[in-house]
Formats: sequence, structure tokens, C-alpha cells
Amino acid sequence: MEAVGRLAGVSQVTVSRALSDPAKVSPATMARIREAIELTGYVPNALAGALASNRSKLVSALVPSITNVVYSSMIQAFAAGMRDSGYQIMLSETGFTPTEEEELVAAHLSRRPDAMLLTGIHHSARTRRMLLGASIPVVEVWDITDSPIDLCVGFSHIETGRAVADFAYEAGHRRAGVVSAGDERARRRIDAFSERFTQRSGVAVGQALFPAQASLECGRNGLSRLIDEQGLRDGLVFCSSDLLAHGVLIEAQARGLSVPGEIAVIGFGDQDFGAWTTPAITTVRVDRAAFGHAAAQALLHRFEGRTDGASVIDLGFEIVRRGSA
Amino acid sequence: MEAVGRLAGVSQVTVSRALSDPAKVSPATMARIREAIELTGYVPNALAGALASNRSKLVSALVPSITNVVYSSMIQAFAAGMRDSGYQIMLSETGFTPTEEEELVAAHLSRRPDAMLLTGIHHSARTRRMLLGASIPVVEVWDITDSPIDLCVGFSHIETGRAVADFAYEAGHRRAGVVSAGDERARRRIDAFSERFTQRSGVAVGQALFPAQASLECGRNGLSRLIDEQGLRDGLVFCSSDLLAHGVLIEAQARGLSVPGEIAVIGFGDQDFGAWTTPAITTVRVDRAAFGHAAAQALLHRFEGRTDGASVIDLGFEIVRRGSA
DNA sequence: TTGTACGCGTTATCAA
DNA sequence: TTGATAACGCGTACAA
Repeated sequence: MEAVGRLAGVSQVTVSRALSDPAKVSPATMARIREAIELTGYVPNALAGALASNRSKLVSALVPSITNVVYSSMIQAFAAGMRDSGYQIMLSETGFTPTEEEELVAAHLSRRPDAMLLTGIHHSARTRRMLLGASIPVVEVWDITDSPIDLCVGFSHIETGRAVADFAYEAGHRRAGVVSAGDERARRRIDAFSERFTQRSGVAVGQALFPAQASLECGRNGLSRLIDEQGLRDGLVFCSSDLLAHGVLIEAQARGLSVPGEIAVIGFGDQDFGAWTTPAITTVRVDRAAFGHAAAQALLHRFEGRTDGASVIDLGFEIVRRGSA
Repeated sequence: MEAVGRLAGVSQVTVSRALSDPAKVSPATMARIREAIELTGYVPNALAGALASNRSKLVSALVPSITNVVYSSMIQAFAAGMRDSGYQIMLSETGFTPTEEEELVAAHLSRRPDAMLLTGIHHSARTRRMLLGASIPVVEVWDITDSPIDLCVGFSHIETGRAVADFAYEAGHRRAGVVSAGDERARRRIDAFSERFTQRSGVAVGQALFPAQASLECGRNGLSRLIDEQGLRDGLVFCSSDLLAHGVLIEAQARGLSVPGEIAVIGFGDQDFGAWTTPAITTVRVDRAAFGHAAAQALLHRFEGRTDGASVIDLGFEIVRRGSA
């Protein structure tokens, strides 16, 4: 910056101003500075800028998995929204446990982000303490709670489970099972489904729970367990993701069971492929991009000093009825 | 740090040393410092550290799309490899054009990353100049070239296209078409396929090229174009991704065409679902995680000052024969 | 519209 | 093993 200034015949401060607020510099000097920048190939040092101004223009985002499209599409929208205002995203994967998250929060906080996006509402005590201590806006997405750390954008997993149970019961199903991966939020949907379904039908709901991440394999094994070990027949299977639902579909096909006649299936997430399986997968749709956008807007409002607007934004969900149930 | 030092009865410098090189501080002071850190809830300022040391422990990664699992799984492996050595990743999406990439490179460079990962080998002149000017290690992934900016990890798209053409010809196919999305690397595979196939069979290869990103919809429309507009019958269709191949499969089914009898299909990328469609999709597998790992290792070697080791790493590809061709 | 002086929170260098 | 001092490259007063 010093060098650019010399070349343009001005001081370092003027160059700084030219870059941060062009209106405060005369057109003539502005032109000379531009030229000098071009000539020197000057690239600003955002590290120094952030240190001096105490604003990094960086926002941290922590998601369970970056390869899972339900999270990455949310982040895509979030990043787009923040980028329009000049913010850059630092993205990391937390896995599905609060302890992995804790270390990452500390690591991210040391980079002095201007805000942080977290997935889910369950965080360790130390995580909450660090976040509070950093005194930056925090938005928790993909879930809602009455007591957010700060901001919150998502939907109710419990309401989702109940709505699916009602949907299933009202469609005439009287037996049911669930297949779920090892995700705490998925479990909450599944449990709410089971409770409500049992309440209405009077029969217990079979369970096939897997500790690992969802896969087609899990889905196939899940249906096998429900049928072979728990005697499920002529019932509905609620899965914690469309991927699992697809696996159930495949296993049903392999066993010569008709869908939805003998086994009905409901997934979650409305992934692209779900509309194209045979039969197409009935599922729960949540607007992932909307989560990302809403989270970005909420943070940007905070940056503008506005404290109006809801701190908990429930974007809801929608059951998409297709062929599988 | 100042405050922590006071509480521990030492100077700020000693705290800095305790954090960066515990061996250079006596066990007794170390304990007191730890305690003081605990008490104050001190979180180091990596911005200041980076400014002073000229090493940010940050690595930039630029990929065309974060929602595309072929890239995100590569980044997952890359991030894991770098994290083990204390590096954090700044990830951004470039889209598929060099101009979008250019802005992002400048933005990332201003954060003073210790290295940069780029997808592909085609970059604007200004991008290359900025990168060279930053004098940091750069690794280009997902492709190979004889003249990398610095490091390079990937496979040959041209060899891939030729190998698929040979595979198709040798499997007895004498007519062919291609369906491709608007990705430059995809086009190179497709073009190499077409050239080789025509060379061996003597017949021209039909084309359905889409400017947008791949989708099932594109796949369906692609097969329609090949059949309705270009008269493809009893031939093989090479797609630039498994998603497109799946779309072709669906369209073939909708038209009552047998696969691979009347229409054979080959995809690219070996995505999870490909093994479970009916029939399963014959595809080209590249080891995405290996790309990420190799890129991380190559950079870490550079950081250690080692200049041995290949600067161009060809990890190859493999044709996976399944039901669709 | 421009410049001077100072501080942001670390690491590096040197001396004790 | 520890401490004093000087950078690192910028933004923010404040003054001119």
C-alpha cells in the first residue's frame, strides 16, 4: 500500500481510502491509484485489514457433512447471500457429534469471523460459552427451539414426524416401521412419528436404527430387519432420508414385494432422484435454499445493527405425495 | 495474551511461546499459563499471528460446485488431510467459467492463504499472474497437463474418452451418441470419445450438448434429441455424468427401449446410485478421495521445503462394467 | 481532499 | 528459560 501510494504520489492512507470508500477520494487521484495498483499487482492484505478494523468479513459455517446435498445446497444459498455483501465463508465439517463441533468452533473463532452458522440446536456447554464470549451473531439452522443461542432458522423435526404419522394413518396404514441413520435430528423425527402412530393405531412401530451415515445399503438392511426380525408385513416404512427410502424400495423389489401395496415407503429431504425411482418416493420437502437465504438475511440485518425481526424463523415443511405411499 | 500473562505471572511473549512451542517453556510456568487461559477463556487471534509470522495456516480451495458430490468428496479428503497438519480450508464455488474464478482467486489471495487448490487446468492469464505473484504452492486437481502452474493431480480426460470409445467398439457397438453438460472437461472427454469412435467405426457420433449443469431432465431430453432429431437407434450413449446416464435410462424406459439391447449407456463418475439403477450404470470411476489426499500430501511436502516428488500426478481412471453397457 | 500518528494482537530477533 | 523491542500491513482518529 505504501508502494502503491508512492507510485501514485499520495500517502498510504489515501490508498486505503481509495479502496474502502472511493467517494472520499478525488477522481484524479483515484485514477492514478488504480494505475499504480495495476502496475504493482498489489493485492490487499485482508488479514491486516481485519486486525486493524476488528471486522474480518469472514463468516464461519459448520455443517455435519459437506458431501450431503441437503447441507451443501443450504450452504450454497447461504454463501451466495453473504457474498453479495462482501462476506466470505469458512466452511467445515463437524460430523454428527457435539464434541467434534467444539474443537472446530474454537479453531474458527481464532480466525475472528464476524458471525457463525451452526447446524442444529444441540451444542456443548463450552461451545455455547465460547460463542457467547466471542459476542458475534450466531445463527443455528436446520432446527428450531425456543431458546436459541441467538438466531435460529429451520423447522420442527417433531412436528414433521407427527405430520408423517398422521398422513400414514389417514392413508389407511395400520402397521409401521422406521429406518434411521445415526443423526440426532433424524431420531427426533422418527421418535415423534412412532409415538404418534402408535397413539393412533394402537400398535408398536418396528425400528431399524443404524449408527452410521445413511446409504442405500442401510436402507436395504433396514427393511430386511423390519421384515425378518420384527415381522413387519403390509405396513408403511418411514425413513430418515430419501437415500434410505430408495434402499428400502430396492430391497422390496428384490423380495418381490409390491410398493406401495405390500410395503409403503416415505422418505425425507426430497432429493432429486426421488421423483424418478419406480415408484417415485413420497417424501418430506424442506426448502434448503430458503434456510440458507434466511440465515444470510438474518445475519446481514444484525450487521446493520437492526435487532428487529424474529430471532426464530420457522420455515416449515411439506409432505410430497408420490407413488411410494 | 497480555492478560493471560499477568494472571500467570509472566510476560506476553512467554504466553506466545507456551502456545506455539510448549517445549521451550518450563513445566511450572506452562501449568500456570494453562490455568490462566482456562480462567480467562482466552481465544488466540490467528489473524494477528498470521500477520506477524506471514503464515496463515489457511489453504484456499476452489471448486466448480459444492453441491456436486464428485467435487465435495474430493474436498472432504483434502480437508481431512490438511486438517491433520493444522491447516484450515477456505472453500468457494467458481461455477464453470474462468472469469468467475478470477475474482475469487483475488478475494482468496487477500486472505493470504499458505496454498491454493484449483479445479482444472484452464485459468485466465490474470489468475495465473496473481498466483505466481503470491508465490505460494498451487495444486490443480481433476485434470493433468504437461505445464501445470505448480502441482497437478488428476487424470487425462482425453484418455478417458478414448478408452470408453474402445470399450464401446469392442463390445460390438457400431453407432453412438453423446450427452454432455456445459463443463469444459466433460466436453474434452466427449470429444475424444467421438473422435476415436468415429475413427474406428466410420460413422459420425450424434451430439446432445447442454449449456447448463447436468440433471436427470437433461439426460431424458438428451436421449430424445439423439433419437428424434438425429435418428440414433441400436447404439451406445456416452454421458458426461452418471446423473445424465440415469436420465437416459429413464427416458429409454419411458419409450419402451431395452437397455442395453436397443440403447446402451455409459456414464461418468461412479456415483453411489449408479450401482442400483435398473440396469446398473456402466461408468468411469475416478478415485475422488485419492485426488484430495494426493493434493494434500503434495502441498504438505512443499511446506516442508521438499521439492522432490512428481509435480504431475496421474491417478488414472477405471471403466466399471455393469448392466447398462 | 489529504496526511500524521497510533494501535490492532501476534511472532521474530536479540539480549539477559 | 525468560523478557524487551520491533515489525507485520492495514484502519481510525484527528488535524491540516
